[in-house]
Amino acid sequence: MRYHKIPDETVRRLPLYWRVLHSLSAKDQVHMSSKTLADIVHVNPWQVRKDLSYFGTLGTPGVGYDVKKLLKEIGNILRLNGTQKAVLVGVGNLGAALLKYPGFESYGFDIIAAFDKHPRKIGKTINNVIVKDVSQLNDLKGRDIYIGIIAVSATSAQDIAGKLIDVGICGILNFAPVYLTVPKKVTIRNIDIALDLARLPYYMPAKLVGKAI
Amino acid sequence: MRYHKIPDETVRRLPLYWRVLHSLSAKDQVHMSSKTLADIVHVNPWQVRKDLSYFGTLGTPGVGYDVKKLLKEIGNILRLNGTQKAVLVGVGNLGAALLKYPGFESYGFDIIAAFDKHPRKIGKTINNVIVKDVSQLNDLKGRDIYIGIIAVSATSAQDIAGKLIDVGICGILNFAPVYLTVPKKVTIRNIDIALDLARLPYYMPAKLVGKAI
DNA sequence: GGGTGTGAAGGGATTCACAGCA
DNA sequence: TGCTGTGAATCCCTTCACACCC
Repeated sequence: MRYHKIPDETVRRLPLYWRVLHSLSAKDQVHMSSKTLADIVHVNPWQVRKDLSYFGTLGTPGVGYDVKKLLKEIGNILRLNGTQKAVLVGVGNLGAALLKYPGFESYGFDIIAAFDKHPRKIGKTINNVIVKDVSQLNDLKGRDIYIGIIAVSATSAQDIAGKLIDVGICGILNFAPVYLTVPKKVTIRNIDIALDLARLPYYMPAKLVGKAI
Repeated sequence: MRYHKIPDETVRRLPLYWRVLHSLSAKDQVHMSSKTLADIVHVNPWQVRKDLSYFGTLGTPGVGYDVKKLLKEIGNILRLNGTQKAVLVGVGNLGAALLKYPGFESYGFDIIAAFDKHPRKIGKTINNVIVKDVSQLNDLKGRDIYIGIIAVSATSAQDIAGKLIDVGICGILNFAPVYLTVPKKVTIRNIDIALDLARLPYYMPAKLVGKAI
């Protein structure tokens, strides 16, 4: 079962594994069992082994996995080895926070350009990135940037997505609460912060919730 | 099949439906078919019908669903009717953006308190909320606040989670990239922004990605 | 005709159990 | 003995097909 169809759920967990391996590697740990990894990310050991088995024989029975080797392997699968350039559109409250967010860098992402349509935002420098007018999005063409982050309003998001695709972007992280229609070759990943909050009360004890102020 | 076990995936979609119904209701639309709703949130009509059927007979054959009635019904299920008070801990870049985030309000959430440990943050007023020192978290006791949002660093998150649970919080939206260990009665929902970005390259055309700068 | 509700079929991911190797 | 790799079983969710109702 080598490199057949990889379950999406497996792909979802790989970045978790990658991050743990990255930190273990930094601590010069050489070997690690599926149980160790599983305990840290809170899944079952056989889940880890099954996930990794899709990509070939990566471990050694009786010993475990070679941390550095596995880190590199998962990095290759996810294409996280080497820096990825990204561009951000929408430097409002959320967008500005994303520009400063340290988590992206830990996976090798580098936001090298930012755009907004509001004159009072344009020209500002945030985290070493100068905010430009959205009309200058065209300048990105041919600069080997394939990842875009959308942090504009729901009403502008579709328009911005189109513009990003025009300049060659084929992977979009979308924070706007709206479904984006894009060509098949473009991958969208949506993060809708409020949606996750909205289903929290459902899982909480009934008596506590819903007491209006 | 009435009120048996509701699939988690169904619960995940309900807030989507709720938001659409909310906006249709504001436009005074009276009826709506499963297809209309399905097209907007981009799922199949039978998926919508199956989801709703878990909660009883909500529609009328030949007509569709009564928008206002369905809105109220889903609101009851998710417990979104009435305002929910919430508290935020960690007023860094991300936390400050969350304090100003308009999306929470549209689901009836109201962040009524914010805390940070850095003296230069304490005392600031953001979006009408005064930032207090984390040591004052105890003041929340008995104030009918059950939802907490954690936007602190990975190293502090577990500690903050414990403190929130001590003052009665039983639902936590966690933005820190770490697994939180909590009592069974407490519900955690994790949002790890970088994780979603990290699996974007996997789904993108291989040739484009990984060209180091 | 138009549209809902639902048992049954189908598909995908998790879990199990164990063979096999260091 | 310790730990991986993996077919088989199980579970959960999606999809289908159609009975039934306005």
